[in-house]
Amino acid sequence: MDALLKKLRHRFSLSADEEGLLRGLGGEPADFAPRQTVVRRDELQRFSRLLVSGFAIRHKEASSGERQILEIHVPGDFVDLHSFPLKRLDHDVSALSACRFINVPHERMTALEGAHPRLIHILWHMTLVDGSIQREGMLTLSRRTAIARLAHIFCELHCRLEVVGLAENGAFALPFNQVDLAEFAGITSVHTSRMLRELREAGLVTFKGGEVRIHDMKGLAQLADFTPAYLYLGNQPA
Amino acid sequence: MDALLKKLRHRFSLSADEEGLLRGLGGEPADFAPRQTVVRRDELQRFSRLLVSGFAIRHKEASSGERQILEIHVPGDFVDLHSFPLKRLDHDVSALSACRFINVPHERMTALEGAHPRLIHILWHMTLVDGSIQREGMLTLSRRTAIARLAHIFCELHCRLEVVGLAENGAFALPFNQVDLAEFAGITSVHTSRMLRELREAGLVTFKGGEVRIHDMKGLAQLADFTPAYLYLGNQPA
DNA sequence: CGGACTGTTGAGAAATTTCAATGTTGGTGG
DNA sequence: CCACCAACATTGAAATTTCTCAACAGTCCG
Repeated sequence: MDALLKKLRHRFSLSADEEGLLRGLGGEPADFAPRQTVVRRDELQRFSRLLVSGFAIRHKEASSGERQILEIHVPGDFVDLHSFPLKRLDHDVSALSACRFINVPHERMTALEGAHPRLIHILWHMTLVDGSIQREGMLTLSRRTAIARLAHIFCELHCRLEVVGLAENGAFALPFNQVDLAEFAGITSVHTSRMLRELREAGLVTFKGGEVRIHDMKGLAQLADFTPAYLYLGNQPA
Repeated sequence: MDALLKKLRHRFSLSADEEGLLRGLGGEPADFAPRQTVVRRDELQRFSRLLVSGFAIRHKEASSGERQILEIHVPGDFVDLHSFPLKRLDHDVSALSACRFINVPHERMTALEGAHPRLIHILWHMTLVDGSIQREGMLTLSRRTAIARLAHIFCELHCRLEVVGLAENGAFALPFNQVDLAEFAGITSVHTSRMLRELREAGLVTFKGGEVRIHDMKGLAQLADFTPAYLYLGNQPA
């Protein structure tokens, strides 16, 4: 919950009242084991889940059975806030590592709709930032080479984790194996292995044992064609 | 405006009051010539634009200068409804053909926030359907072959245009050239040309002179791996 | 110690791109 | 009415990136 507020403070100025209301949204905590499915597509949802620890993914698969990871969620992210208006999702959400979520009942958000429109506005905003991240993902998947895709993933995650205090000196935990990374980058795992080697040998990043260490941020960002504007982290006018 | 309501009626039941309020949102109309930029990324927005006639696109480019079309908008779509919460966009919006928009001032939506939360909920929902379409786009760009990408584009547009009464018997106008189509499918224009020929020779679709004719809907949908659930067109519980 | 999962490497195959040339169309001005 | 031009589409052949298949190595854990 603190991670959420940390992130939001990058975007909005929140009154003590508003922070209180946001904290008050949280209901039951729920724990999931690694690889467990958290939300199944097409199923009716009665609450949305705020990720408080661990990493979760949204993913979708083609009829061939190939899976595409659409977005990685880090603590402070609502993994399925969009299930509040949409009611059912078009994709699955899974825990990647052990995850703890806080469930926010949709009726509490409904109560907010009349009473605290600014908070609803902020929730809406959050869902749109996910959209923006996914649009950047489209660009990555279609217009960047395999090595740039991996570089871009590392840059983005570094940025997003830093905001919530989970990255230091360009290093952060990432509980992925190379198959996961491949499913996110839209390439095969063997090609991922080769490209990770190139990144390592170029002195840009190392990814080993679920940990990423960025050695040359500037070089990596350049290779990745990474510009963080799409993350909407600068403070905005309310 | 009627196109918008037509589309919304597929998703929600609207009272006469609510339809009236939605109609009342519309302000100035604005016309754009083919290829003109409608919204430039990073610029502050004071209103959102509802497309009433013509086709518009959202697009983004990589530093290499290669452009990716993220979504095609058809009449009845709000092309930048997300600029209401986000204030500035992460991508550009352009007219593809001659387009007419209705500008909806953000202050009118703000007024709705306290007074008519259900309408805000519906607007929020609309932005999330765009998100869903873009997620399907990610799957298309990463996991489908060039020919399936084109097939998928035709299937989706057919569906979306039918809802607003702009497709009949599997035929509809699409003011694209092969370069545009290639920039949407994430492939080169020469490969697009070759794959269009294959689609034609397989008796599935023809695309000629800005018009699409689907000859074998079932076969096309199968090749495309197209399932329209992600368009959220079925009527939903309020 | 054995087994399961994960990562690495090599070699050939496939899809798509690139480059370059040619064809087609529709409009415009002489 | 024709000649020409620009934009768009098509085709061929070679190059490139990524994939596939297959083998093998490393590591963790019971």
